[in-house]
Amino acid sequence: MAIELEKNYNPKDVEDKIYKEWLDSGFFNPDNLDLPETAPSYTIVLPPPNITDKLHVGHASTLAIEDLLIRFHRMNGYRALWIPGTDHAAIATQNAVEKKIFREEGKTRHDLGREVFLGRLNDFVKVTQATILNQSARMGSSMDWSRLAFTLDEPRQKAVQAMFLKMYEQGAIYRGERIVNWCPRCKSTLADDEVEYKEQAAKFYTFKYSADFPMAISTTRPETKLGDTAVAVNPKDERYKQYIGQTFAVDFCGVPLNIKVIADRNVEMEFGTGALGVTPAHSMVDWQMAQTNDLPVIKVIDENANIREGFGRFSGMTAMEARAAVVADLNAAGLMIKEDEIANNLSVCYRCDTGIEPLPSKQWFVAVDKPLANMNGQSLKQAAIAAAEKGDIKFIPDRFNKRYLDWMNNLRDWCISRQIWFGHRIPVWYKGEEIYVGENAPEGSDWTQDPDTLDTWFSSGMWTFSTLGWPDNMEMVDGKMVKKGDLLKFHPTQVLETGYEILTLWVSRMIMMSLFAVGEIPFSDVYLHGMVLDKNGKKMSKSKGNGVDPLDVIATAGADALRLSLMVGSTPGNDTRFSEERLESAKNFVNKLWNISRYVLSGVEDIRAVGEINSAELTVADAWILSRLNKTITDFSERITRYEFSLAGETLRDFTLNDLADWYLEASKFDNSAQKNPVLIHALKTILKLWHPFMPFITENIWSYLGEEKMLLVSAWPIADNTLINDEAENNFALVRDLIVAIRNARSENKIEPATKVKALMFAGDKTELLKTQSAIISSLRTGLSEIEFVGEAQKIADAIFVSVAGVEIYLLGGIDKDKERERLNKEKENLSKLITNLSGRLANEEFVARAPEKIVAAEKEKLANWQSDLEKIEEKLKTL
RNA sequence: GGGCUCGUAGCUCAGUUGGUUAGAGCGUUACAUUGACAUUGUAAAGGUCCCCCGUUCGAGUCGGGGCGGGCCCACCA
Repeated sequence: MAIELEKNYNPKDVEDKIYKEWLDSGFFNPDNLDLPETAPSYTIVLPPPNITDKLHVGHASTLAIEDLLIRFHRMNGYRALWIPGTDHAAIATQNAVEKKIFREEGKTRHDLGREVFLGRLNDFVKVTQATILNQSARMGSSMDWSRLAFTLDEPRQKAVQAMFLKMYEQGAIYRGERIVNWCPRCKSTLADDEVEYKEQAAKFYTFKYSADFPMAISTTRPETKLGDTAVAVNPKDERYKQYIGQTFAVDFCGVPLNIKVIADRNVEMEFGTGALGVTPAHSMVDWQMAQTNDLPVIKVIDENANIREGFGRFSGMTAMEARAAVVADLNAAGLMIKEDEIANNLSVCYRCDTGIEPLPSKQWFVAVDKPLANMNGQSLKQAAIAAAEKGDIKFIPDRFNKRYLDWMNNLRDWCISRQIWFGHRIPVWYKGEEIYVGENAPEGSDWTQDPDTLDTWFSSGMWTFSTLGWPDNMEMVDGKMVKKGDLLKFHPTQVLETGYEILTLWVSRMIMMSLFAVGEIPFSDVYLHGMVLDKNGKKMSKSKGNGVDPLDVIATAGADALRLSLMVGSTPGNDTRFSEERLESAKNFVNKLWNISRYVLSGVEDIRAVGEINSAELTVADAWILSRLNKTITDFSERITRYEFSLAGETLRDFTLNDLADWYLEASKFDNSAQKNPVLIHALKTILKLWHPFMPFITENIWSYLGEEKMLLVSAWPIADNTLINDEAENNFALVRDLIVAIRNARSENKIEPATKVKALMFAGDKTELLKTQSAIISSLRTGLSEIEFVGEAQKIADAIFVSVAGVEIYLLGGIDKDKERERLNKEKENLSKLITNLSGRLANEEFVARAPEKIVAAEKEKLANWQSDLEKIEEKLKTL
């Protein structure tokens, strides 16, 4: 019985079965790999997708790339570990669920209460999580499911609490004040990305605080000016220079203020009056100025957007009422200079459209500039910058190195408290002014826990080591904390592969937190992929409904085709569009690989009976394909190592299609025992291995017919045999191939017909198909090139066609159209003359000859000689026509 | 406003340190093909490498300026 593959490849039938076999093998877990103790580790932690929603093809791209790296390294003998997981994505998830509950039941989270609401969240999480894990598996991801993690599961909660405590003890975490975006209607803080901007018409008032204050200021919010403590001017501004540093006591609408004039180079002289009233408590920028200039902070507005106590008759008014009252007072006192209508960008709540009130409030921070004892006196920022500058961490593509450093250099303390319920509860307890940091409340009553939770990036920043058993896998040995267990084996990880859009949000935090907690970098390479856009070049998003579910694609094209289409034609750091055309092309290729295998195996009775390659008996075609194969192995492997996945895929596709399938396989058809050809079997096995990281399912499936003991998943990566690199064979083969093409074209245009000795060999029999002709020529290579007389007596015959292939002239007989042939030759002559003129010019240039590398000059000279000889031949031929 | 990035064939994109006549996939056209192939094969047509200036013997590639997309950040007091 010959090996018989089904006529059509049907991914649906195969993929689930194969995936189960992989799972059963246990090899996704590197502990089960049969490796020497010294085998190096290769670890990737999956950027945990948000459990807000199911995966789209962007995630599929992440999975495809990481699986490629993992499979490649596993086959190369590494202890390859890929840790899967999901992210609780605090704000995003809470919002999604809140919205859903409100839509379906008309209830807010406050209606439900903290416990009930969190319960509902967990229900939601379980559902999406299951979907995500299923999607990941269907992509063929060879992740170690036994190490599955969730940023909010128990081990991670433990790690987060330990981290918070450690940072607090080292002084890397502190409590301070900061301006937050407060929605007076929702009674809630908003993250920056929850603030929306709405353009609206506004009044821009220009006035003086009091008659004796030396300058006027402008604002759209006069009521907040009750809390001004300074006026900022540009240090270069000649009008105000003299006042810088002075403090003025003024009476502003009956409220006494002390206004200091400060210099700030961000103040634009041309805008308004060039003087800016500084209200530290109610503006982000003003708060910053207050910090740098050590200004007092006066809170004017409370959490209900009303004016606080202590502001005379304004107290108790709403902000809007107070604005009108202040304006009226200013007008009455003659202090108002003008009112302009301007278009203003108002910050509003994304949920209810209410105007945001920036308010100061108590928050927890990570201090990024503070020298830390456990980091040899370096700050988090310094250590994280040094890691990139020293080259311990490399970015791919490297332009992101600059973006990372820019971000880090401008980094300010990181506010980690969030006023939401879903997430890691801040492990801090209060009793009056007392503060206790720890997992559980201390002894005694009246301790209440901080109601806030931690920024989601705090837990995901710990991802490389929290997934590897930190803090339990740290132990004290000889007075030093050292790693053990998984943490010792797999940390630092090798590569972090993620989208460039979270370079700053996530990657920078991982680096800082790993340096702090483990004392080492979290990864050495950061590979940043672009976004997968829809076919119109738009970002995929749930609201636009243009997201593509990988499962839908897999259902029609298979996971292999999806993976291939995502990896070929996209480069690191650049966005790619997901298109049907590319998918179609990938799908065709998968099918092609199937058919190649089907053909190769079709005549094989017993694969083990096919002998070894005998290098003494190689035909020119054999030598050619082996040479090409070995070059491809090296080229392909190197490109993967350099993260050039697209180029790697193209290289191998070119080999598979253009060399193996279109020529070597065609040539082999001439020989009935071709399928038993050990070279062919060897080539097939090798490309299956090479393709495996790109297309794991189909390759593993075909592999299963080959009678191998090991699964392809864990078989050894091919090593190029450089003794088989044979440029002469390649040249000879190229010559014949070009000749065949030329003959075929000539024949299809009815320019030649079987006549001469040469053609008798080429067209064995007058009605023989061209394909067979091709095979005949190639097969003749088995006995050596010399037996084909490429230059025949045809040369002397008037209406022969002249073909020049790789420097060998060939004349073919035929009833040709002389006019057309003359036209063709003239055109060629013209092109050639132009090229010769250009090149002669260049070679005549003394500077070129003197300065260009010798190799280039020599090559150019040779080229010129070839062209000139070609030209002569054409002219000769033209004479005979 | 600041930073980064992209602009190459009809479309989607490659192009490694400057060095043959700038490439691929899809699409188009021609021819061939029913024994591995939901086809496939062979070829052809199609490009002022966004524009200008510069550096260089030589620029798609390096520098400056401009135009037009995209992303991130900061925001209009």
